[in-house]
Amino acid sequence: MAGVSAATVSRVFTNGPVSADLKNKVEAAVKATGYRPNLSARRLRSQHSSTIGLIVSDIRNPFFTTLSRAVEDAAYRADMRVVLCNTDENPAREAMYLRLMQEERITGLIYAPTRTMADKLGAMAFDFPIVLVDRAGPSGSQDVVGIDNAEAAGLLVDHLVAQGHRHIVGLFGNTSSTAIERHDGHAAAMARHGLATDACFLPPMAEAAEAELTRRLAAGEPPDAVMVSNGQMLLGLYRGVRRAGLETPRDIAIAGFDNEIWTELVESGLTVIEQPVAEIGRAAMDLLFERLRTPEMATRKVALAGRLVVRGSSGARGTAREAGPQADLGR
Amino acid sequence: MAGVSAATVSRVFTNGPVSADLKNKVEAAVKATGYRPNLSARRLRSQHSSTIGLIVSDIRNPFFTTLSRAVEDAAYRADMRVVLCNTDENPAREAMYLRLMQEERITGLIYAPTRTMADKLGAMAFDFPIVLVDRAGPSGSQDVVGIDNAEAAGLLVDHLVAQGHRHIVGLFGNTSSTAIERHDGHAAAMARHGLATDACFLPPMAEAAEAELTRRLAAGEPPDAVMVSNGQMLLGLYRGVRRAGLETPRDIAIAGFDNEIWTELVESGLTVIEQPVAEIGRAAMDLLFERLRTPEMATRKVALAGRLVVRGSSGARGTAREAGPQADLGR
DNA sequence: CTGAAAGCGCTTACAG
DNA sequence: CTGAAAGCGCTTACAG
Repeated sequence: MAGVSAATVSRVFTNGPVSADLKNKVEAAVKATGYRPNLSARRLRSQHSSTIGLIVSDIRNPFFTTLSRAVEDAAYRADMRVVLCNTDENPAREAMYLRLMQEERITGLIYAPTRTMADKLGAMAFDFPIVLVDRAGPSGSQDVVGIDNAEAAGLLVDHLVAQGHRHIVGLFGNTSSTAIERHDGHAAAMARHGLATDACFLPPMAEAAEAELTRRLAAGEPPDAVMVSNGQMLLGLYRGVRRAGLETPRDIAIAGFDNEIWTELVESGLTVIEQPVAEIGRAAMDLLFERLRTPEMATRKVALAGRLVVRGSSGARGTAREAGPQADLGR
Repeated sequence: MAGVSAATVSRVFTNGPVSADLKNKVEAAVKATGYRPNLSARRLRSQHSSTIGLIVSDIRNPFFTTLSRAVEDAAYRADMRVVLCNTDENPAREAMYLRLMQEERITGLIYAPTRTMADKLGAMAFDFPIVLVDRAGPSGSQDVVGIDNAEAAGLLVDHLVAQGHRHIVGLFGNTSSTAIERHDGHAAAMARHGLATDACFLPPMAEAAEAELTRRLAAGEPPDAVMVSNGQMLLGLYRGVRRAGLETPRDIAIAGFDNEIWTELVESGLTVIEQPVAEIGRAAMDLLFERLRTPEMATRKVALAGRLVVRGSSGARGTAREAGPQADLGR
């Protein structure tokens, strides 16, 4: 319709060398017809998909929500699409989505694997690079971006001990390497303080954490403090405390990971480790692009710092709620 | 490698008619080579993309987070992918993503447009059906799924009036048709009660709502109650109330839309309209599939019911916090 | 049931 | 700068 060859139209759309004259003709025809190039055809022919895969356990978890937004923004800036998958911590779904990624011929993958899959990843062959986020595989086997989990858990323990707590129970998720690292950090810090460790692994869900707290309260004396390894479990823990009619930190101190919005709004606030989630997403994309440029580069582990946010819930036992530090509403 | 034609391999992958013998050979070869079909090629040749587009303003808004999860689950069940886009309420980004959707040759689109784009949609031609969610275009021009916004806003007003409030300020977003409908419902209900209307439109963000409340408090007497049109604004409103050192409902009553997790955890809870978000997502997918089956079907508007969740924040003025209904932690 | 052949809509050497 | 031709990896009538 523009009276030019398909090759010329293609050059107009890919900013190839075209005379101004023909370019105008093509653009006029494009406007008139509403023509849009077919991305499937382009991908097939050009052999690059300009697509980033993102596999997380559940987009409704605020950590992954924020992460996905950061990944999408970075992809948008690089003129790439992202295909997002939720696995619900189900290894079978993960395997399925990994296959899908191969069928999509994605450029690269950002992935928060379960422990089960993380262990198998090394034995699989993929045609694209993978950067793990939040959760690592066997040491050194994959690029990873996250925080220093053991250190962060230690910060929490140190803080609770400084507030006078001695019996500090740790509840940790049972599906991710991250929860193990946090457990180990908890155990190491307790040992450093000469305190006995009391911890267990649970499904990383609110219900499980609430049930475990309830069980322990029914069994006897409440511990001085309880800390948990993610935002979902912190929610369950908080609900359990309230349902038991206890008050923090008067009757029990609590703390956990993930500075979710509600943690600062509730009573005098909940003490948490804040992760630089958006930065983790950006760093993962950066690392992915670097890996694409330099495939032979040695495997990297990027650990950003977690930040301890002290609020009322972790104060000394016997302290009234009002005596805790005020929730910080000013950020 | 299996000693068969490409056509036969294709038939194995698409469950076409193949003898058990050849099927086994192909499957053995697939296992040995790790072969995966190329989706771009398949889409190009078969002329269907099996892809659903989803365009929302910001995935970090819990409404859209939950919506996207419901859409993805439904897509997964239908063996389709979804491509997700965030527009930040920016019409230029919306236009860009609509172009992308055409280039992807998506099967259908689920879309929460700004008012600006919703008005233009009728004049544009797309090769795929569109179902709007949460926000409608000009009446009858597009399929829509959402709640009855005017009715829901009326529920909130009726409830506040029943609690003895008279001067009920309404703060509404200024980018969506939804906020307009909620405004109109507010105005109509106030009129029904013989009360003067006091409302304004703001950017649908926490900061804007907080600033507006602060401005009004500085200007004179606080109103009896303030209601807002979404979760972000409710957050800003709540922060503003706390920052002003006020207590709900003693000094001021507040209420709003979206039953976000923190609204039930805060003090004695915030009164809200709960939207059946996951159901909205499923209904939108159902409507999309129906439209694909019956393109000539008359345009539909599906309105699900919003549910009034009464909590402490909307009680009578002068009531102490503790006198409000207890927050419901039991769901 | 099976294979040879055509063709989806692009991009990319290649020649001019 | 421009076009004719080949080909990316599939699927799908068509014949057998």
